Amino acid sequence: MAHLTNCIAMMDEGIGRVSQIIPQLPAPEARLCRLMLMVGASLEEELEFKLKPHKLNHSEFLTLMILYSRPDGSSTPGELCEFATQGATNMTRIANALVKRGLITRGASEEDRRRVLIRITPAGKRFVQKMLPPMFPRVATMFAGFSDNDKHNLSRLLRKLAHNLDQLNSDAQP
Amino acid sequence: MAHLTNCIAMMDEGIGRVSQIIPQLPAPEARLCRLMLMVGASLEEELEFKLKPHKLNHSEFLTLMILYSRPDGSSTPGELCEFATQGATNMTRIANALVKRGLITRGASEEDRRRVLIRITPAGKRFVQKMLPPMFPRVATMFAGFSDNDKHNLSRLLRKLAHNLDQLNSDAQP
DNA sequence: AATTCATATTTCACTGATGAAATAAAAGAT
DNA sequence: ATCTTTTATTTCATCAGTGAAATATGAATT
Repeated sequence: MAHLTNCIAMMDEGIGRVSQIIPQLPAPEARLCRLMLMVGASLEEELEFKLKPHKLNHSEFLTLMILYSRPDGSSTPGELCEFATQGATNMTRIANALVKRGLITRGASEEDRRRVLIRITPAGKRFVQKMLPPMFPRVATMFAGFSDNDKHNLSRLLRKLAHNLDQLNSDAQP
Repeated sequence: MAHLTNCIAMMDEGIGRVSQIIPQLPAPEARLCRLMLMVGASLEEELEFKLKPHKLNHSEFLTLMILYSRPDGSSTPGELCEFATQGATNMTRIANALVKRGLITRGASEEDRRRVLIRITPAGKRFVQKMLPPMFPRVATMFAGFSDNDKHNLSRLLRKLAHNLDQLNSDAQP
C-alpha cells in the first residue's frame, strides 16, 4: 500500500519538527526538495520496471530514443554523452550493447573521420514502435486528475527549477 | 554551462518529432515524465555532492535525519527501512556505519526484545546541526523566483503525482 | 512445550555502474 | 613536417549498492 504517501506524511512531520529546532531552515523549500527526490526516485523505478522486460536500462533506452527522435536517426557518441549525461566510456558500452542487438549501427563519419556515426536501424525503429505504446496507459494514469492548467503549471515550475539548478552548477565551476 | 536546459530543449524537440510519428503518444505527459526524471536526477546529484564532504551517502543522511526529526530521537531498523526505502540488509549496514562514527547507538528494546532501538546521540545531533545550515543558501537558490503561490502549487502537484504513483504500484501487486 | 511468526544480523555472491589512464586515429595549428 | 587537440575505444580497477538465504533471538499462538 501507499508507500510514497506514507513517506511524505512522515517527511512533513519531520521537517515541521526540525524547523522548530533550527528556525533558519527554509522549510517549504526543503519540503519541495524532498518531494522532488522521492517522486523522482519512484518515477525512475517505475521506468526501469517497464524497461526490464525489454532488457534495457535507462541509459540505453534514452540513447535509443534520442536516435529515434532525430530526423535522420543519427548522432555521434560525443553528442549522445551530453544528452544522456554519460561518460564516454559508458557510451561506448551502451553503443556496444545496442549494436549487438541490431538496434543501431556504427560507422565512420564522412566529413570528420575521427567521429563515429551512430544510426538507428529499421529494426531499432520497429523495436521502439513496438515497446512504446504499452507504456502509454501507465504514463496517462500518472497524471490522472491533472487539468491542462495543472500540467502547464507543473511543466513551467519544473523548467524554472531546472534553470536555477543550472545556475547553481555554473557558479560552482568558473 | 546550462546542461539541464540543453537537455530539456533537446527533449522537447525530440518528443515533438516522436509524437508526429506515433500520434497516440501522450506528449504533454511524456514531457512531464522526462522533466521529472531529469530534474530529479540533478537534484539527487546536488545532494550527494553536498553530502560528500561529510562522508555520508543519501541513505545514511536520510536515516540520520529521520532520527533527528523524531521527538525522542529514536526508531527501529524495520521502521527506518520503510521510510528510507531500503532493504533490511542495507539498513544494518547503514546503522553500522553511523554507530562506528558515534552518531547513533544501538540497543535492545524494552517492550519487545527482538527489536533493536536505534537512537541518535548528542554527537549525532550536533553533527546534524552543524552540517545542515551551510546547505540552506543553495536550497533557497533553487527556488529563487518562485512565488509563494508557485511553491504551493508545485507542492500540491507533486503530491498528486505521488498519489497516482502509489495507485499504480498498488494495482500491480494485488 | 512445541510450533509458528517477527525482527535483525550475517554471510556470500553478484551486478551494475563508473571512471581514470593508456591507446589509436584523424583533424587543425604552427 | 611536427605538434597539439579532438574524438572514440580499450583496458583495468574499483566501488557501491543490492539482495537472497542462512542464522539467531525472542514473541505469539496452539
